[in-house]
Amino acid sequence: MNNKKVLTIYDIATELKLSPSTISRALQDHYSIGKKTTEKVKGYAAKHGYKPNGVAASLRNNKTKTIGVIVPWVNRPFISSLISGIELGATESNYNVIISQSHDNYDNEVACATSLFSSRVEGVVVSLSVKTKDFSHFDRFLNSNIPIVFADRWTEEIHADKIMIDNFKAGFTATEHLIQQGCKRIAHLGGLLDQKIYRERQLGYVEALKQNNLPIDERLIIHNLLSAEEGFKSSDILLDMDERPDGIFCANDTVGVSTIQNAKKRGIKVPEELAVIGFNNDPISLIIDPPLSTISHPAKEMGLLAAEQVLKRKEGSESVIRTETIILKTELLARESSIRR
Amino acid sequence: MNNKKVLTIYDIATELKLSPSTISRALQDHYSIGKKTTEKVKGYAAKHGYKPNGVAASLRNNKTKTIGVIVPWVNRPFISSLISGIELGATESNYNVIISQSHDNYDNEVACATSLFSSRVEGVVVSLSVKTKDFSHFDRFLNSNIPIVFADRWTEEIHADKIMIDNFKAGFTATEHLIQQGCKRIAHLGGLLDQKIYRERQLGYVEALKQNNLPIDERLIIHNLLSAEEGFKSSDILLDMDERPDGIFCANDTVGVSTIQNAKKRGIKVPEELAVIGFNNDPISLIIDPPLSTISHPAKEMGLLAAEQVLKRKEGSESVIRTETIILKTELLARESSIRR
DNA sequence: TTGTACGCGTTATCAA
DNA sequence: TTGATAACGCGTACAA
Repeated sequence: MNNKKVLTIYDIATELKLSPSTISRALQDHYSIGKKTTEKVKGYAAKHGYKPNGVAASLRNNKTKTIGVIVPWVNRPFISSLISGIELGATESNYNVIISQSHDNYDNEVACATSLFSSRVEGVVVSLSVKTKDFSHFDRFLNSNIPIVFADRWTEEIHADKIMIDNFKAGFTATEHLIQQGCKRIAHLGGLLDQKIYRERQLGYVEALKQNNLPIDERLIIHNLLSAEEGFKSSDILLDMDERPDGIFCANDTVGVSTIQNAKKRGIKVPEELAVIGFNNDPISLIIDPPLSTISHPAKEMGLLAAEQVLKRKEGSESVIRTETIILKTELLARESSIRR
Repeated sequence: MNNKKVLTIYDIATELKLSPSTISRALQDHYSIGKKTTEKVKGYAAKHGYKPNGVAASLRNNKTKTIGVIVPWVNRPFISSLISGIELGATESNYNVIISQSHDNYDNEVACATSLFSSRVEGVVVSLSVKTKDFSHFDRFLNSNIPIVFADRWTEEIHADKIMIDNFKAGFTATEHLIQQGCKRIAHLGGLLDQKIYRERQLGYVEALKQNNLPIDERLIIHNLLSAEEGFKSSDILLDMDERPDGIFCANDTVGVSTIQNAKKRGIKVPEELAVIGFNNDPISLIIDPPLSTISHPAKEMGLLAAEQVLKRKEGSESVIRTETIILKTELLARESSIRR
């Protein structure tokens, strides 16, 4: 068993007959240390494989150079891209990223927050668990001046920066697009209304109908967890109706794809008999035949901005805390699944 | 600006007229502390929102309770599931996960290793960058008894645990399946041979041809980065041939899907005129029409096992270092894209 | 230009 | 059952 103790600046100091502080400074190119000494120290360090202990430095500096991330799941297209962006932004400033999953569960989310706080992350990026209604587990960050940035799934109840898209507008745009394509009876497969983003998408849908003098039929609005399975179940209900919809606005692409598959299985023609639009622009939206119209969702940019926002906040030490809300642009990606004319 | 200093055990000690060590022990339910005292301390801590400083504990204990992860990219289906599994396994043992991306770039990979070592992670899970040929940046971990576990993409040059699938066998199985479906002229769209896994898949392909007395035609073997774009380009070459293949074994599903799309665009019938099989069982494989045959790749299990393996290694302190190689089962998922009879 | 001494917050050892 | 003290490795004010 290898019990080689890791080399520290003390060891180097002893060996080089210098003081630890000189070593510490030399390694950081401190101006006060002579060039010769600096080189000698660095040379020795390199040769003997000195590796700084970040933990000790963190404790001393009260800076961990780490950003914490709390997301519902990591293995979803949108979120893995979000994380990729966060990692990118963090790395640019030499920050590390600790990720944790809430599995869309409140208790887990609290545990994640506790753990990240214990790790003394310097900031957190959060995408809320779907049913979180109490937010006091985030107070500890605010109380310690650790910036929180919400990405995508957010809440108004915490005074923190938010990066999001305009879900209302996107829902409106998607629905209006279906109307423009001649749909008269448009359904909505939405997410659980616990989450603001799904409420907003639905409100946009409703508003588009209203503005176009189309009736709002509660039976045409179904909420679920937006998984493929639930997409099938919910589209079953819609497609089984005597008077079935001629257009469906789905709150994500997973459900949009399921809907198309379900329609195809039943011999319902997409888009002629049923126009479908999804949300997110996941890879699958381009694989399904016909390609699924959708709303672009700039996940990676969102992650990048979130990381940058966290780091920017750290700088600030004003007496007034003002929060920023960054709204990223989305685009309607009209593809075959909804284009009728 | 909120300059509230964070509560420490010293503060509690002063307040409660006890010693810091008593506070520390009480908070950990140490047997030597009286029940009354313990409760008093915990009560005070809870009431005043004491939050332990994990950094200090890490320094003192020489244990960070953190696993580092180095992967080429996080936003790919296989890898995001791998990470999900790692996170799961880590959380079970109260470990955190720091992720870093190499972007399939050697220099980045070295930087990731340096950073993780500085963070004093207690173990690392690595999926190698595609072109890494020098592995000395991992030596620091071995020298400090920090376990390395390779997941999926590995090397023989480092004496460490590996979790993988049998790529040779999988390649063999996939190819044999095409042969059984009556294919006579089978191509291979493979990954860069720098990576062992792609070499193995190709070897399996070659062996299957050999065993079935089919000729090996070098022109039918193309290597690329396995992106959708490259999949199109490479399948263009194959489908443009005078004597074009009647079956293609693709080294991932991205390329498999591109191949199907390309064939459909050209009016080539899948699977009748061209049977296609991919690799990984990504979500897209079930979305494309016809559904893409593929090889299952248990990403999440792999991640879970990797985390568990890291934690298991930490325990061991034997004088002999033996490494384990864990091979996960894959399955042939024969779907429409390759079933001809 | 270099060295001394202390503190970051926690825990383990030893003593009381 | 509790307390005093040292130590983890580093960085920095202050002294030399």
